[in-house]
Amino acid sequence: MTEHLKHNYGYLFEDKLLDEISDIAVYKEYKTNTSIIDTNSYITSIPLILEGAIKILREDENGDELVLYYLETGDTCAVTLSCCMKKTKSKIHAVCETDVKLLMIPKEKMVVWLGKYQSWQEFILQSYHNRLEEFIEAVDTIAFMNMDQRLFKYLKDKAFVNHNDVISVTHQEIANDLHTSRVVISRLLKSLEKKSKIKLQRNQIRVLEL
DNA sequence: ACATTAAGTGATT
DNA sequence: AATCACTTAATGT
Repeated sequence: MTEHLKHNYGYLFEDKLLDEISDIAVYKEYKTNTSIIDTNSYITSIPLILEGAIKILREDENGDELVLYYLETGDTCAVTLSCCMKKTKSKIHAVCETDVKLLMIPKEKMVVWLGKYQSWQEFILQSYHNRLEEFIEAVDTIAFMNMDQRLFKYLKDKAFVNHNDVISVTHQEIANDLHTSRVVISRLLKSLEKKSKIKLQRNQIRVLEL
């Protein structure tokens, strides 16, 4: 675990902080599609992702969802930070896009480290910045892009975080992630295939233009 | 061979 | 772009 930590965060944090992290953090592994954080749950620790990708979704009162962005190796989640600081309920839902390995840092330590280590402070601020940028990108996508553009962006993003241009999903699952209907997705996928941007198979889509 | 699930399509709003 | 109603294709048992 220490090796894993150093590999991903060694260039960011000083040795003393790395030691503290490996002393205190709780190592966890999750399988693809398991839920890490549920909407309305309370959070008491923040994650440092060692491996894999996590899909962040917004959920309405009916349980309908919409993908906002992905967290990857080397990321943490600023929403989680503010959430556990203020003891408010989570406003998002986090699901493993791939198998995930991560470290959970208890919020008490995370606060102490803010004062103790400049590298930690910078890391947290940078993370806030990254999350905001991604959030704005998500808003732009939803507000300004047509469904066909959103779909293609979704496929590219998914291929990217999975490090694989072959995506294993059903049309229905895509429809859920983009908050639309399966029929719409099937039709748009067909037209993307006609434009030679993707190749369709049952339960699989190969993205050709990355 | 049959049932189930995924995907394709025309018509309508 | 959403919904309905239906068809066709692929897959599991």
